[in-house]
Amino acid sequence: MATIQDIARFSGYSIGTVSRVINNRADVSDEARAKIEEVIKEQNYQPNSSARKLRQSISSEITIVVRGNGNIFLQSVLEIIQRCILEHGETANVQFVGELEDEVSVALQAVRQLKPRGIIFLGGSMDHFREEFAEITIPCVLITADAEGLGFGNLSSFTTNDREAAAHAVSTLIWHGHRRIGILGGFPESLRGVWSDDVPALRVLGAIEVMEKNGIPFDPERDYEPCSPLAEEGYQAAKRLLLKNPDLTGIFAIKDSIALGAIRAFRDMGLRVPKDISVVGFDGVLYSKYSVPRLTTIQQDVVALARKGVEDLLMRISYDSSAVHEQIPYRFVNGESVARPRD
Amino acid sequence: MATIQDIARFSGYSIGTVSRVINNRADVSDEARAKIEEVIKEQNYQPNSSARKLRQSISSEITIVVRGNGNIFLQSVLEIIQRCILEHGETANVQFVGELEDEVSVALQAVRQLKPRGIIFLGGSMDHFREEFAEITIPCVLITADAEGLGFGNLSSFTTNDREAAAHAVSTLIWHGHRRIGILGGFPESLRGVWSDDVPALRVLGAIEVMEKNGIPFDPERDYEPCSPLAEEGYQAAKRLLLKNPDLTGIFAIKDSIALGAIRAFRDMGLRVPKDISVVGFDGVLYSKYSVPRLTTIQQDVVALARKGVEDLLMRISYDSSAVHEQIPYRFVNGESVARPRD
DNA sequence: AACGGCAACGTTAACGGTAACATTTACAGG
DNA sequence: CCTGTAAATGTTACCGTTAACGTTGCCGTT
Repeated sequence: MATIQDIARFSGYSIGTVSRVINNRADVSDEARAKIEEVIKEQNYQPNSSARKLRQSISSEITIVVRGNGNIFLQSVLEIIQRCILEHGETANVQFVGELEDEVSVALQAVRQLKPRGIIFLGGSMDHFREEFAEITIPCVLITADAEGLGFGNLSSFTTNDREAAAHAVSTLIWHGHRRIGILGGFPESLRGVWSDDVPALRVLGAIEVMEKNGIPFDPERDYEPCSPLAEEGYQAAKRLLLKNPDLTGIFAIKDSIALGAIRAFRDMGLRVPKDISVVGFDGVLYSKYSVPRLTTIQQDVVALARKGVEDLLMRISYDSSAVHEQIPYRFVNGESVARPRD
Repeated sequence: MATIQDIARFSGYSIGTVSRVINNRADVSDEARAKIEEVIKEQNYQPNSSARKLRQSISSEITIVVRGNGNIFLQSVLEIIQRCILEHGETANVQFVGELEDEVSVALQAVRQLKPRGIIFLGGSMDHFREEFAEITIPCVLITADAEGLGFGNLSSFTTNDREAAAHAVSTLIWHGHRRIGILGGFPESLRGVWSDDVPALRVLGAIEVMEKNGIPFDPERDYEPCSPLAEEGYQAAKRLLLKNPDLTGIFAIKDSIALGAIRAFRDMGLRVPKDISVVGFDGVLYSKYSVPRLTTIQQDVVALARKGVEDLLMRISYDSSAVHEQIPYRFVNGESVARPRD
């Protein structure tokens, strides 16, 4: 591999001039620039990024921190983000957050080791790790969770209005005539308090709110079953929920993966969806369009979430404008999994 | 951030000794080691990886090159690989291969810039890029494609026996009594020649072989429809295939994503699966267990593929043993998408 | 002719580590 | 008491880049 010194030798100029050419500085004669660029191409030279990082104590990369164990939805967003970053001529580096770690400490480690110019958080929430996050000073973006309430000047966020969209989803059930509605997903604590960036809790609360507004009784003991966002968990939780309360006619699952698992569970229990029981999901994952029955769900605009997130980050890296918090419109997808309640 | 010099100053030893402690060398007194380690902890010092890389012209990282636009299957393997690498105390860096790039040039760029100690290729094939690949001298592993025939000394491979498994899948259809069988997936060229690491072609050929062996006629014009590995493509291709040849009673889709799209298409055409038409998939993606009907498919052992791949790579990095090519047993999953043919 | 200014380029000291080499110290053996 | 040896530690030359600074040579002024 050629180094900057080789380029200098071969081109007959000094490494200083070569460096200037590489970094696109003005004070180089056209002649020198042409010659040096020729040699660079000829030698197929690529600057050593370690040396660059060491010297500038910054890299040209963007780090993406993903919390997504088996989360199809986030993986699809990740892919779009990657492509989008590439389109802008930047390079990204993905760090997955393990079961036992938290996203902020993963990010902190990345900051120290990789010196990225910006960080994109995908999924997860920062609220628990306020002090640690404060150590991160480079521009950050949180996608799929709202960071407005956290008050970090360097953290933008792009999100779907989870509370409103969840209400929308449940109101479809209500509109169809359902009055015994169950909720699947989130944590046992999700019914209690709520931080602004706790997405599962927001969806659960949005659902409960619209039920209350419509005078529909909701008993946390009988009408709610928390579960992690995996099809298998959704499958199990759906069975538990219906065992607790066989009267339910409509189900709101806070994630499509849970909804799809639930549909399977209901079928295995001998119930037809939507004839015997209706199901609404949330996310609009790729497969929800091909499931049997097609899933009625809230489709998040993953392309806009990803694209706006990336663009905001790159903007703020270049011009250090201030952080923004934007809600991206969602789309209600009318599938085949909701019908009038039985009886 | 503290540097090695700070540690040296604070501890009263020279940077040389500090470096020795960091790198766990023997020739340091216990006293010095204790003192230095104390200061390191106190200052919460982490060696600058760029400087390290620059000096040693090597990194401590493993690069993962993924070809997987919307490929759920590979994404699940990727996750396991990541976790596995982490378990071994190593760190990984993921590079996605874009639409227009090829995996080898992405890898080559990574080698130049990131200086990884090893590369894991996930999906994709090397055969087209033999000369370029030859430039890569560090240990590599190819997962989900067989590199045995390529003859690279530094490239191990772990794969399912795609040809045999595809034959197995199709033989299930035959066993149920199907004699008019269609194939979905792969490229138009897949019917012609085949390189050892061209997975779609291997599956198509394996399927055709078992049909021939059983005296079942196969007309490429009427019984085959190539398509890319996305549910939407599978959906469209399935419709085209059945339009060309409405007599088909059994379908082999070379990927589950295609199979699931196809099932949806058949339903939309008024056909019941499996009563009117049977479908077998390949991969065993997470969702195939929850689809309606549950998909009959070949389940690849993703955990073994990932784990063995990672372990082989780390082994070869440490002890430079020679490359191996191993086939991981698959499992036939009897779902609900295959039945006796109609009539 | 002397000078200032400027464009173009060369030089060199970092950046934070590592490893080869040099030095010091302690102790054993003659 | 001197010497040899080995262990423990210090010193320093790099690794490839960048950026601050220094050096040229040329031009236009006075």
